[in-house]
Amino acid sequence: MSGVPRAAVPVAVLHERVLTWFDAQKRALPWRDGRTDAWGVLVSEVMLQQTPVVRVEPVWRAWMERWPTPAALAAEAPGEVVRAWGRLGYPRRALRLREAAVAVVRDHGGRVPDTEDALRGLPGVGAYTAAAVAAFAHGRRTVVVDTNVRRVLARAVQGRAQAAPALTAAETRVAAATVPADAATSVRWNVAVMELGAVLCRARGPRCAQCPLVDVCAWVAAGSPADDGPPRRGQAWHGTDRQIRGALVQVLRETSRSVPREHLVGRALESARLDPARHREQTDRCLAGLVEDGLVEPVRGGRFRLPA
DNA sequence: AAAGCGTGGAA
DNA sequence: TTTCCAAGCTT
Repeated sequence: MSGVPRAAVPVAVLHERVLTWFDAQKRALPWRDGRTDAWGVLVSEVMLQQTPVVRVEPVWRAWMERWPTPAALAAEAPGEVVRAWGRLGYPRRALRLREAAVAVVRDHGGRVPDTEDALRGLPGVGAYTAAAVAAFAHGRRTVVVDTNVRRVLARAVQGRAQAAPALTAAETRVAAATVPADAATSVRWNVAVMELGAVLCRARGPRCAQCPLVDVCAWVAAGSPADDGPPRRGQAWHGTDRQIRGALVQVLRETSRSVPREHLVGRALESARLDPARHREQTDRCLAGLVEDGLVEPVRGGRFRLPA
C-alpha cells in the first residue's frame, strides 16, 4: 500500500530515543563503573573482540587484579599471559595485548594513548578498538562502528535485516552522520547504540517490542523482511587447523611444565576427537605454525611449552 | 581483499 | 545435530 518512501528519521529523534533507553536499561559492566582507567578499557575492548560479554567479565576482573597497569603486563612472560587468557579464544589477542602494553610503556610513558592514530599504532588495535578506547576511556568524539552499530543502522536506517558481510564506505558514512557533534553526547551515543544492538536489536531474535525505535525503524516499517543477501559462510570446525591449534594450546595451558611432542600431539588429538592416523601430519604442521606465531615455544629434547 | 584465526552457548 | 554468531585484527 505504501509506495511512498517514508521520510528519513531525524537524527535528533534517534539520539533522544536511544539515549533515554540506554540511561534506563544499560547493563552494569565492570569496565563501565566510572572508576576503570584507560588501561582497563583497552583490556576490555581487546577481550571483547569476537567474544561475548558474559565470557569476558570474569577473565577481565582477574586480569585487572593481576596486571593493573600496562607496565605490569609488559613485564610478564608471554606464556603466562596466554594462560590467563583462558578460553576466550583467539589467543593471539593475548600476545598482542601484551605487545601493546610493551609499546605503551616504551613509546607513551606507560599511559594508554588518547588519539585514534596513536591507538591504531598498537598491536591488536584496529579501527574499532581505537575509536572505542578514544571515546570510552578518553571522552573523545569518534565514530564507533562495530557489528552492533552496523546491525542497528542497517535495520533502523537502511531497512535491511542485517549489515553487509564487510564494512562498506556507505555504512561508514551513515554511521558518521549519526554521531552527535558534541563530544560528551557522542560518547554516550556510541556506547548506547552498541548496547541497543547487543541487548535488543540482536542478530537472531530481535526484541522489537521493547525497542525505542520500533515506530521509526525502516526495517520494521518494511515488514521485517528476511535477509536478501547471499547465505553466510559458516566457519568449518571439525578437523580444521583452528580446532587443532586450539587443542594444542589448551594442553599446554593446563600444565606449567614442558610437554614432549608425542604427548602434546596425542592429547590434543584426543581432546579434539580426531583420528591420529589421519591428522598426525596436520597436527605437526599446526604445532609448527603455533611456534611461528609465538604461541608455543620449543625447548630442548623435542618438548614444548607456552613461551617463557 | 579474502581468508585465517578459538570458543561455547543458543536456536 | 548442525548452524549461527559474539564490542575484529592481520596479512
